[in-house]
Amino acid sequence: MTNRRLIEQVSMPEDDARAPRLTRADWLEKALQVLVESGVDAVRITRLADGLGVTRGSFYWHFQDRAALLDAMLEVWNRKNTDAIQRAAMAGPTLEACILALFEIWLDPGQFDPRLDFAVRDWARGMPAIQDTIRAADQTRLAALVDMYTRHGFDAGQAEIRARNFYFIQMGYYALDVREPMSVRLSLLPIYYQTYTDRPLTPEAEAAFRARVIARPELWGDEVPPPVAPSARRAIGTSR
Amino acid sequence: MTNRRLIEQVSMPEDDARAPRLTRADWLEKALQVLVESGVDAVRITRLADGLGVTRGSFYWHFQDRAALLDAMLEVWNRKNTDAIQRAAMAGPTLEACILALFEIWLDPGQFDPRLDFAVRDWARGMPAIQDTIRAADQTRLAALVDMYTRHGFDAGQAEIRARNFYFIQMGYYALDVREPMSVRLSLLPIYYQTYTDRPLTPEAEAAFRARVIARPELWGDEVPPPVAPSARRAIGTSR
DNA sequence: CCGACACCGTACACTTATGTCTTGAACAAT
DNA sequence: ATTGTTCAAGACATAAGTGTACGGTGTCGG
Repeated sequence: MTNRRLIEQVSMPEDDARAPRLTRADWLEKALQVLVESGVDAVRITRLADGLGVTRGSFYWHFQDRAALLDAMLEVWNRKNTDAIQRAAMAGPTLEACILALFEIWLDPGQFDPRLDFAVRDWARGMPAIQDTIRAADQTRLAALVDMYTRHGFDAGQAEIRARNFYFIQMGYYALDVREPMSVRLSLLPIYYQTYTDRPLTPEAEAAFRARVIARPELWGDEVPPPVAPSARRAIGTSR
Repeated sequence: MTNRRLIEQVSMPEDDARAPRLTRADWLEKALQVLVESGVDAVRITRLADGLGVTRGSFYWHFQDRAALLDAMLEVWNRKNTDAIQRAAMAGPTLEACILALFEIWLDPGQFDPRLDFAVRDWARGMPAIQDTIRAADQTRLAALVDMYTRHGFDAGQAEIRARNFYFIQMGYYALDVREPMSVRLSLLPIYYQTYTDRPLTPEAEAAFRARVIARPELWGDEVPPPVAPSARRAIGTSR
């Protein structure tokens, strides 16, 4: 879990003693896992305790009550996904670099976790306070994308429309919980690049992106990453 | 609730005696309402009974158990939203007519209910059986859109891409739970039409669409629909 | 007018959850 | 050795939910 550091940060890292003894971060991590897999209503202290192999007595030492756990969970979400988009939208000097950086976080649950995002959105159903938090996050994300387009020469109206398209399509993709293999997603890349920018993706940039993704086998799940072509290997990093 | 007829259909309409006595459809309707507002886990027999002003004894006369209620709810969803998309995608002889018909159901929760759609998707979290049902529905919907594009002259590849864009953007829009007033949504219409078809929306068709929507005040919520311009009034129905 | 049916209330047994309090074990520091 | 800190177990009270069994009451057709 690459969330670990962030979770510990939110957990106010009281000395980390990796041991049979649990930390606040252990509970939080487990809670987020259950949130993503089964929704908020499955985040029950009893169930978490069973999953962690302890009794509920432990929980109430680390947290005031269930509400405190939920607050901490929301804070982890709030600092993870939105930050990732903001970072990617400013990832390089060219529009190409930014768009590809966004593509990359969207392939990488370690940076942008769609399941967490939608678990939180569902959680917000009927809870106006959380809805406001989410709306603010969406505004921040869209603003980062609009800014990206304007920085690279699009007028205000175009930037707004393109940012919305970009963000909505990606969220729609996640909403459907589409499960395409990485190879398919990579092959669709130039098409999406074209629709988002009205410009073709240069073969060099595409090859560099491919190489970067291929170099990270953890993104491929069960798939076997293809070998990197020598020409592409030379191109690695050219788009940063 | 315009769901009423469909709900009764699914409920096997044993004589409807609109009365203090409840029918199976009453329970189902209430359950769907709670589902949309608060998620599946809030669909508790006790709470429904309180909301309906009866005791749980009534429920167990109409339904075998909670699982039977949940099955019926899923069936209502399965027959409502997907059907609406299929109908709209074949709504007219021209691409313009079809696209506008889709726009119309997307403004009308009575035909396509996004809150129900997302409540069901949320419900499916961690339940593979329901996930399969949803995936099948998404395939059906996308196939209807692909078919629409191919019928009107797009080649297979283009139709596939455009259908995905169209559907993903709309689902992303719903996923964010954007709440824009109807007037804003209507003003964005030509832009979306352009992105979906690469053709401009003719002013006549736009005026006709506007007029159709203005003629249905129930779609406007708190807003006051603007008056219909005489020129537009003449154009009503020209795009069917 | 009288069953029969349709619908609902009530009571019971069971399960799963929350949160509090008290006790206890492991370990470090003194 | 003793003590304090940190974590976890166990027992308890309370709440909310499920499903079943059974009994009561309107409202029909015959």
